[in-house]
Amino acid sequence: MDRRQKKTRRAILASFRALLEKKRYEHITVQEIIDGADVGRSTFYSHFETKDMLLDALAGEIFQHIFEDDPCPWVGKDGELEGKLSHILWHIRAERENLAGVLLSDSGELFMGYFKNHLKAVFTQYIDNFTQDVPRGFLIEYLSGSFAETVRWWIKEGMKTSPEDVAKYFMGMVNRK
Amino acid sequence: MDRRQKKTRRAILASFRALLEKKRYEHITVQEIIDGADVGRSTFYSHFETKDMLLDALAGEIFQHIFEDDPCPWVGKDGELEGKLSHILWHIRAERENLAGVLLSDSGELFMGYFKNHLKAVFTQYIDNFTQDVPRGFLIEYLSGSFAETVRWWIKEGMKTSPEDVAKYFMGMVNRK
DNA sequence: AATGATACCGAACAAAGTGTTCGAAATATA
DNA sequence: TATATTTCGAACACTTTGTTCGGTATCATT
Repeated sequence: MDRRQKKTRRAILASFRALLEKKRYEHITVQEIIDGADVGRSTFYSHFETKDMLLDALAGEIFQHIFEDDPCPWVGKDGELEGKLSHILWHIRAERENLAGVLLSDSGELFMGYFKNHLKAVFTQYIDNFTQDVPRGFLIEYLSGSFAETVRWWIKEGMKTSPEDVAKYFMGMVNRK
Repeated sequence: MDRRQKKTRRAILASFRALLEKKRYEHITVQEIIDGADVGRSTFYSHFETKDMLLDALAGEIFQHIFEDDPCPWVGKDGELEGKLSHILWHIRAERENLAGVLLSDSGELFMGYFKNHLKAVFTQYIDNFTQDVPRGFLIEYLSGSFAETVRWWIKEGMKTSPEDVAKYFMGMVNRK
């Protein structure tokens, strides 16, 4: 990939992210984005078909890092839900600047939607070892919603709590005795 | 209020709601709304300052009914969280057509935001009788997110489960032994 | 019914935003 | 240096927004 392309793409995404912290997504114009990125109008449209595609690209880029299965310093049992969640929380902390900007913005709910979809996939996969007396569909929606909101609380609090404690709170709520 | 005003307002809201089931909020134009409502352009703007105000009005109208404290056939202990939630669930079922249209739409996350804000107020009020070993702020976010998602699941499933069972599932998840 | 008051219509308007095109200029790669 | 690729920027047609205003329809009252 050409250096110029990478540079331009990064500039556009950065400008877009900065604008998201100031106003709602639907009120952001392409003109503002390219002004912030210092990029020509036609250049923008050669990179992104539409503003929605830019949103998808940004969300994809952020959550891709968080939900990938690469190794991380976290130690714990693999294949179990608690381990997977700790893994994810660790990645989230590594991406805190990026995530905080979008999840706490006025368009936060938009990104919560993306976030919950990723989480649903995770819970769908890991829910087997988690027998319950409630319907499976209910459980997946419940866990995705509560975990996403837990993470947003964590970020809002400035991540004072450790990822381990967050996972503990969450699992404690889910499986309290 | 004049009959004409009520009629026009209802027509606009109905048209808006119908459009929300077809496309995302930000792609809906005022032109489409007034075409669907069969109403003049200036009339629209004499009722709603902007499209965002229309969104607020719709959300307000829907959730107002759900969160009001009027009497309902549900019987249970007042002043307790479980009772309050049953009350809310009962109202939700009464408004199912309205709620399903917006919560399951492509703009669902937008309305989930409104929904969660209302829920936060409820949980903030009722959380006292609910001592936990987790931070209060965390608890409120957690419960709002999980309850909102629970309700969306309920609606998506066609509300086959009874409100009582939904409340049971939810409280069971929150306070399992 | 007649009469004010009020709400609606619809056409026209300026302003702003969208998405495209194209030749010239800048920059990468070999 | 030569060549391919990317960017620039201005111009373009088009859509959407929000306002204005004179004329018309509808309401509540007597």
